[in-house]
Amino acid sequence: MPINMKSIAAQAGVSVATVSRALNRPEMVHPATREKILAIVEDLNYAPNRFAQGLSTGKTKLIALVVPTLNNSFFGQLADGCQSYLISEGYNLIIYSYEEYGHKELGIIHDIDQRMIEGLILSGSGFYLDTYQEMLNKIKIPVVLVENSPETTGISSVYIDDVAGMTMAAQYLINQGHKQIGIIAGPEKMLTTDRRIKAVRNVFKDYHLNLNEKHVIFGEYASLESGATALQKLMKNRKPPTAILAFNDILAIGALKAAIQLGLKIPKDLAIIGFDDIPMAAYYSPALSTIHSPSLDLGKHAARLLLEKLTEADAPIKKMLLPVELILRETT
Amino acid sequence: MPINMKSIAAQAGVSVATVSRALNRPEMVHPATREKILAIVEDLNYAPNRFAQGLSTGKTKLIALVVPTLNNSFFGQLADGCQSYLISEGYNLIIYSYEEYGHKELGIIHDIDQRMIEGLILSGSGFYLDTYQEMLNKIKIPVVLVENSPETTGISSVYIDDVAGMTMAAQYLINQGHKQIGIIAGPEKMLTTDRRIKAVRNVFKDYHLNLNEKHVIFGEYASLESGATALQKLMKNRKPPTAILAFNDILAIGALKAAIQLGLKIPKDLAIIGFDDIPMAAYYSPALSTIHSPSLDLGKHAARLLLEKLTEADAPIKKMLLPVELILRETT
DNA sequence: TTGTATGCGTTATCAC
DNA sequence: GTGATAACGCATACAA
Repeated sequence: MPINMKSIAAQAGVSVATVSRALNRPEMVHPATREKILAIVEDLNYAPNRFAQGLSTGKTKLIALVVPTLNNSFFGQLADGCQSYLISEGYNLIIYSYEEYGHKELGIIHDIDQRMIEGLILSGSGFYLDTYQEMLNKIKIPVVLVENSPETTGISSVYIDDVAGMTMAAQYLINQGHKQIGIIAGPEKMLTTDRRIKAVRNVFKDYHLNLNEKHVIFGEYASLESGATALQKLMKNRKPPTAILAFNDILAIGALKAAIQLGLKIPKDLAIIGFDDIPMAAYYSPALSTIHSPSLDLGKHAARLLLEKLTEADAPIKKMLLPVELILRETT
Repeated sequence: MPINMKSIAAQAGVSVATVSRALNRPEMVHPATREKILAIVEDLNYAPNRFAQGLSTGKTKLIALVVPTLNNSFFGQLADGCQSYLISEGYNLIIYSYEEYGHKELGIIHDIDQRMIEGLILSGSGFYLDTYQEMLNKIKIPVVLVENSPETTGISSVYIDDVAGMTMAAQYLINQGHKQIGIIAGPEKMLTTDRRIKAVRNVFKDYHLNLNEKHVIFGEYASLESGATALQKLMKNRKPPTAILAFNDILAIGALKAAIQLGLKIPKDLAIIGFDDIPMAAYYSPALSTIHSPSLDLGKHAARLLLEKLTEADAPIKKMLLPVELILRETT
């Protein structure tokens, strides 16, 4: 016998409607019958079928998180953060890692419709500048952006203050006397890459310094190897950099490894600063100086903002800027 | 106007049943009408509502993956592997990381019922020996175990040959002349921990060596710090180990860092072998010797086995043992 | 080949 | 307070 409302109702000697009310609007049903129903529910460990609920109410309590890959602690933590908040609120999370999805971001939108997903957390700045707005336009459900384009109007977003972070890092290196600073950035057309590189350029301008364009290499955020090859390329310059600003810790560690292999003394010959402060950063040897960004919190706040928009009709658009710290360890 | 079967049917001048058939059993509908319907479907970019489909057919095309945490590349890759296979087959994945779920494994089961999840991939050996079987008993849907208890009967499982891996690693160290070998294991009651430690004991027995019980420390798989503290504890022994066998790369890297901080020369003073071969292992400095386990494949195979059980009525129970390699880098 | 009718498990709108 | 009943969007057995 299936364990559904009908069977509960039968056992309690009431109608399904009453069972439904006992669960959703307890105050509308007589205490005595309510107790009786809830006892049976408890006893049979019954829980309403979410699909039927979804069909009936239009609310599925499903949230999607879009990340580039889970093979990076930063996004892993972000996902864990979203998860823990959403679960506590009775929601479930579907994670799309679009690198495994074959970069078919639009396929994800299709899925969202089919699954009646209620809200979307877009992370990873993996959406490129030119297709980005087009994609957002096709989405009809509430969206929260994480670490993405805060300039986008009409959309709540949570992001870390990477402009402040990059600024601090660049200023620090310059104040340490570095004149040739290599930049290992993410992919060229990505939003965060764009924003961070502008921050660096501004610092250079403030200090009346020139950013050597040959010192800017675009890599892949998820690839240690791309950090390593970037460093090798940088060191081949006629005037090789004496310090590296990497746009995330993966790139930084890749570069660090390559630098060590080249026999460079860290930080004497070459200083390196990363970004994110993944757990491994503190445990690398030498420990990586980096910008700490609170990825777990990032996830929790993103989830919270999204649920606010879902449940409060007139929830305002919010832009949350999470503070960042420059952590100086052994590579500076 | 909602875009559903009814509206498609109206536009095509047919009944909803015909639309449904055109989508699911194309051969049953007249080519002409089929073309007409599919054209409209294409045009409106229509896709059937999965909830309604689920309610009607009982098939939701939802699979759940249970991991301890995503804050570990091993599980991140595993998840990505599952994801990519499932997506290609039209399924979606819900990931439960139970450390964020407050270790309420049974709560997950509840969810599985509510969401009508069709199949379950259990990973991470996070389920402890004593509650494990009890949990499995409560699950009524097909389950595939990943890196878990292959002894469990009646359940397909994919696991890496960690017994072979640990054996190779232990033999290698002994053959190198190490007599005092420290073990940094996972939590004591976990299944993989148990299995791996037995493998090590067997090697010691084969070589007529004694495993000093003071040289066995139980740590946390997800914690770099626990690897570091384990090492510190080990080195305080009257006869400190000259080699370390760590049960995953996180623990190994934590230990490595602590060893370097103690001023030990690697591998002269202390050799270290990890397990998993996460991307960072090759990029650590010194590069970590470890057992390579194909985590992405692990995910794909797990997903494949699960779908086999879901779609083929008499799919046999399979136990897949993925081969493992000992990769000797700079810490041995 | 196509249409009608029923059911899937809920919620919500009515009456009672 | 409670019980029928329609509706949600789709699949399918049965009729035509």
